[in-house]
Amino acid sequence: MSSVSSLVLRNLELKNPKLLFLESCTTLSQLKIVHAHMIRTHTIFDVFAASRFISISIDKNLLDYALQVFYQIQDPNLFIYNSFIRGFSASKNPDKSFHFYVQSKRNGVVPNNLTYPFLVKACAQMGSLDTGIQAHGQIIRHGFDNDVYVQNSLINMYSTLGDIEAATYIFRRISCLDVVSWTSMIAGYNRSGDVVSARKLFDKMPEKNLVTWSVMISGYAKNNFFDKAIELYNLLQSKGVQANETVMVSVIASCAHLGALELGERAHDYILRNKMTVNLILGTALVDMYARCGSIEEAIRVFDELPERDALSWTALIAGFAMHGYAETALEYFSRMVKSGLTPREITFTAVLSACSHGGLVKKGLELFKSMKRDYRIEPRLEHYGCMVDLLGRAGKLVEAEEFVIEMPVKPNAPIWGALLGACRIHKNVEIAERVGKTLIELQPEHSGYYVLLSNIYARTNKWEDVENMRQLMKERGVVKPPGYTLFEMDGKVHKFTIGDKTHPEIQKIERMWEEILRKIRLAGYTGNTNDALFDIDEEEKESNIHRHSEKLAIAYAIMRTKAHDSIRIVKNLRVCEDCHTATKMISKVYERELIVRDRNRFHHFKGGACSCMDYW
DNA sequence: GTAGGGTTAG
Repeated sequence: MSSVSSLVLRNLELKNPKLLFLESCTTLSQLKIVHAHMIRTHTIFDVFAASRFISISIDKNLLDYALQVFYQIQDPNLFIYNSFIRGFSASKNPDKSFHFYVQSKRNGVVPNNLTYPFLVKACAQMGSLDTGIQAHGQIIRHGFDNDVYVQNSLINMYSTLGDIEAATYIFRRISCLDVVSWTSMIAGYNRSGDVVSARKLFDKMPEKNLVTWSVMISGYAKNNFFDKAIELYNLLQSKGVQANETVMVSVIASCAHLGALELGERAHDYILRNKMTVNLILGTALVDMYARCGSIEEAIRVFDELPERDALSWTALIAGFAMHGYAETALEYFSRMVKSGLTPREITFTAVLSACSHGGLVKKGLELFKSMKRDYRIEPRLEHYGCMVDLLGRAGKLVEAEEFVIEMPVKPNAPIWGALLGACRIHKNVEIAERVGKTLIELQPEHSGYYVLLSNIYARTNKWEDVENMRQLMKERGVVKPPGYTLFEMDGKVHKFTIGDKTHPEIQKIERMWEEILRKIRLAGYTGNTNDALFDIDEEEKESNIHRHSEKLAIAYAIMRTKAHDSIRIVKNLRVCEDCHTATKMISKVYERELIVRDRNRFHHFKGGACSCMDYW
């Protein structure tokens, strides 16, 4: 606001104390009372009074009311237009910011430097690069392209809309870079997935604030570098800087994905010790973290204590139940959520449908799938079709599952066919598997998982020649299987094991421990199952290799390091193989321990020689 | 006036 108009407004307030009154209004009804009183007492309600009303109601996110006032005045000034451009820039209708801008120019109002940051933000929010480029053109035409606020918002706009080169170009020609310029550029690189460039800038920048740290930590987390996110958070801690809620959300989310319960608990403790508010977002992150780290009881406790809940916080818990195979509980919470008056979202259905498929509740799943569209007008997306294929396939209805895929109204993608192929593996159906496997390998020839899956099906049905053919095909095409690893957390340190790992400092002790375990479980009737060993030809070599699977090394280490009968939690990046699954069941019986294994898809609770997945995974 | 946070099938 120019100093002249603010002076006018100040004078107006002195003549009209009701305007001062407005500032203390916090609700729509209070605003309305003052408004009505002004009309009744014939108090002047000119454009300055209106500005006051509009800017206050926009600050309180009462956009509709601001619009009502807007329509009652004659010649809106720049302040009013700017308020609307700002108000709509983060709303669901960011295009209205642009409409107000166009209208202001049509009415002969000249924009100022305060107009553009929000107009640019609106373009980013709209997701329209064309509009963004138009806005940039206007900025140049009006000579604001050297205003650092405007430049910073352009960096954000371009990087949000996928044009990282344009963002970099703006950044390079800013003459007085401030902390927001650096931070926006770092956020931009992170958005484009380039965490290396982001980190380079982060290390280079002269002075960082907490937002900068937050951007870099969440950048790592969003790009699946969860260990890097934790590492950077530890660096922040070592500098003695206090984190805030926003930082902790990324930290908690990273612990969730790493399955690092101890680290997560420690972070939770830090949140409570520093008296941070466990708001909706942080609370949901905590629920998700406990569920993903295998502590579903704690997830429920945090959930129960949340001051407010939305569809996402319920969904985090429901998805947790689904992951653990507690289908009935997931459904119970789903109906409780609906009863509490919340409308389920797309992702809520993904969670309940996956609960049904893990729990083998075919009828209920089909019912929910129908109800989605009928009762909630949610058009099923690929994820939902995927759950249905899994639901039918897992239950052994392979023919129906294949028909479902062929008849679905959306073009099936690779994961849909993958779900069908997974079902063929469980039910040893080579015929459908070959058809589906070939479709998949054509669809994604670079994806190793499908070669492995098909090959494992051949191995399960003793078609060794076909196994060898798959191996050749992968070799010819240069497809590499991503290395499997298993994580085990102890005393706040995450130990990572890979197949045939020789790098762990205690590897010799671990191998001796595994030999001992093997002796004991063999006595109890375990015989090596080598079906899933893709690259091995003769039985002997196969057996020695699967006995170095990362999961087994991690379990051996965990047994070494923990007290007798303590339960053991480990996290894998791939699916658990058949032999490891059998061996772990035996270990749970022989050592009388509960083993909680999180694999790529779900949790396995091993206890007394059985697994909660009922051997379907 | 500009920068940061939760959920997503197999």
